[in-house]
Amino acid sequence: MKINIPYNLAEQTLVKLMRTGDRLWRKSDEWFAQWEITDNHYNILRILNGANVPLSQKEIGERLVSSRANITKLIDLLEKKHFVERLACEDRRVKKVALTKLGTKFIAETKKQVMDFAETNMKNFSEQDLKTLITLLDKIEK
Amino acid sequence: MKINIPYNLAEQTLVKLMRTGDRLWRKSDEWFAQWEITDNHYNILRILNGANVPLSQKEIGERLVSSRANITKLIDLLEKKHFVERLACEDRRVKKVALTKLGTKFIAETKKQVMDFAETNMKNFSEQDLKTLITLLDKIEK
DNA sequence: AAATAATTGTTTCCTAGTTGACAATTTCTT
DNA sequence: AAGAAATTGTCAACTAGGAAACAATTATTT
Repeated sequence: MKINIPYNLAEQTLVKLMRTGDRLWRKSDEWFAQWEITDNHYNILRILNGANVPLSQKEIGERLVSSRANITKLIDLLEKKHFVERLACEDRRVKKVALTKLGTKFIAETKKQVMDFAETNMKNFSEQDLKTLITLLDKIEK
Repeated sequence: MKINIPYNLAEQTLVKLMRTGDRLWRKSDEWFAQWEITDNHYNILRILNGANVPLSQKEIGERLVSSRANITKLIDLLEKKHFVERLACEDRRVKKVALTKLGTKFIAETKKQVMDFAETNMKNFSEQDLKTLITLLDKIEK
């Protein structure tokens, strides 16, 4: 019979964290499919709504941690759904992306559902638990 | 000036968790590329090593949370690298996957590096922090 | 001012993963 | 025992995302 030295606690934690994140991404994407968008599309709308001002695709990419190439694709879809529009800029390399009326309305109408979705997933957490989790996540090496 | 009602704490935590997980997957995959495998390939080897006995692709899939189709592909590569072999079974629908000598050697030789990688990522964590994080992750709704 | 660098978004090609149909086999029904 | 249903792995077609080359533009150097 073979004996395996177990991986250290740091490794076990890391694996668990990655798996949990993966599971949440799947669940989240599945859920956003009801509006025929992915979690990432929604996050762009959220970012634009939070900023309250049009942002360039570069700026969006920085906040989303996604490649420039992929931002182009994500915005293509959002534009096709008339949730955002690309604005010509003074710097003609740049295209600022703005929420349309429809996009703003969409965010306003779905916000509660999004929060409920989160509440459901985190329903076993006290407020202190949530704060602790955030603090711990911040400790992970960038 | 528009006012945006902020998302609730649960939502903020969920987003942070997903982003952190995503970042770690990327970092991990990048790191495993030194052996021309992905994190998921390594996880299969780890699972087989931990089980100490050949597992069917179905069983591996359950522990990895990956589709059957993808397990086939992952194992194709591991077999090409001679890290595992597919064994014929009594139930002839099933193929059990076994670590080869080379695969076992690979795990043994890289285990320390894998743990070091984890230690580095979690270097700001006390042992208590790690345990707390695991406890919190377990609270998330499956 | 002209030439060179850097920046921004897009396009093309590639990879990892999913879903759904399929073949082979085994299990369940009757 | 025969037929229907379920299981296991594979294949084909598709999707989301990344990397690198590219075009257009702007900034920097000389």
